[in-house]
Amino acid sequence: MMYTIGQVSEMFHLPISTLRYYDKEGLFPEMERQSGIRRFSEREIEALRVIECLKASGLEIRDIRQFMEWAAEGAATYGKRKELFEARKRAVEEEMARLQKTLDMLNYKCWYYETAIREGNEDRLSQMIPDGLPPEIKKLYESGHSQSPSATQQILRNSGLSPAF
Amino acid sequence: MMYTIGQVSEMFHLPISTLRYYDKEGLFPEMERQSGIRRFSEREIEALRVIECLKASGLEIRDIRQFMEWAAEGAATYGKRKELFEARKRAVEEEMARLQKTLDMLNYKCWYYETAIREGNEDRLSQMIPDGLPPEIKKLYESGHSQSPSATQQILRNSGLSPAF
DNA sequence: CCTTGACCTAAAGTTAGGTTTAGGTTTTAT
DNA sequence: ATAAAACCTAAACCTAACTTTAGGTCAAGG
Repeated sequence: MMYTIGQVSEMFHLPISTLRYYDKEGLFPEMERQSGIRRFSEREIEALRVIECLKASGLEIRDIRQFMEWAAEGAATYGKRKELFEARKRAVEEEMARLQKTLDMLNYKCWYYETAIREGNEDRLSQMIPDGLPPEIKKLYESGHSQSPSATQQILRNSGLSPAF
Repeated sequence: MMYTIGQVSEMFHLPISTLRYYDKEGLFPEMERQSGIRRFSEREIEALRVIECLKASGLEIRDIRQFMEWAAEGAATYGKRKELFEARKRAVEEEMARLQKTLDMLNYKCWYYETAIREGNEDRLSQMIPDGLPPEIKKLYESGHSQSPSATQQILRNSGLSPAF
């Protein structure tokens, strides 16, 4: 079964211009043409699924091209291809851990504003931070605030009236 | 406690140019200066933590500026600020779900290449897809392949020799 | 005093990942 | 046979988020 660029565009909800761009970047190294017109086979359809997966994993277009070139070389590159997928797995796992910390921070902030709205101001809140926070909330606060600076932790912990948005 | 731009740069492992860029974009609307030199207070340090959180959640700089302007307006904007954090929470949860599907696909591909390497070719694999796959692997395959096209599912399921990378 | 290191601005440059435009060819339906 | 719809290319354009550059100011130590 073969598809035109317009059919593939509808199948994947991708603009035709994007498919042409991917082709120009070498993401379909084996695609056929018929009097100049692209013919997407099942190989290219599965390639597109892999492209979306690798893109979602944070891989850049030029590295996806490299993968597609390996795939075109056949069985000799199984090892390289497997290592690539394993590296992307690690990258995605790291990204998910980062997002979990972000989510902890966001949950903390939601609690913070619920409280601020209930009380009409942040006065009591700013005195609770961080050791007077309810245990559940304190966990979120610490997870969310552990992302970047370590040097400042000590300074800010005991500074009393830290502004907190 | 006040910090210079160089100190903040080290604390957050951010280039000085980035801090100046954030300031130019209005992310520190209340920052003070002393004869032209920026003075970061604890307010700006906490602002930076929030900036990193909102950025990690996928928010653009201009919307972060909006948030910082709301914060500068005081208690009247608690509601807006809470709604922003709730919206970002939803966005991050969706992103994590998307990454989980990506991870399923990557795990499937890792299994695929382990098998291809063990067997020396993809012949048996391409006949297993999708109904002859081991149940655990089939789950990953279906999760990973449910991301984009729905129209193609039926077509590809029964096409026999689909190439699979 | 004077030099050195840290700070400042405005403006131009960079990068990734597309999208748009202009002009032309091919296929499909009447 | 012809007109509309769908395809093609090359090249210019776009956006976000920075980074670099060029030229200047400020503060501390010798």
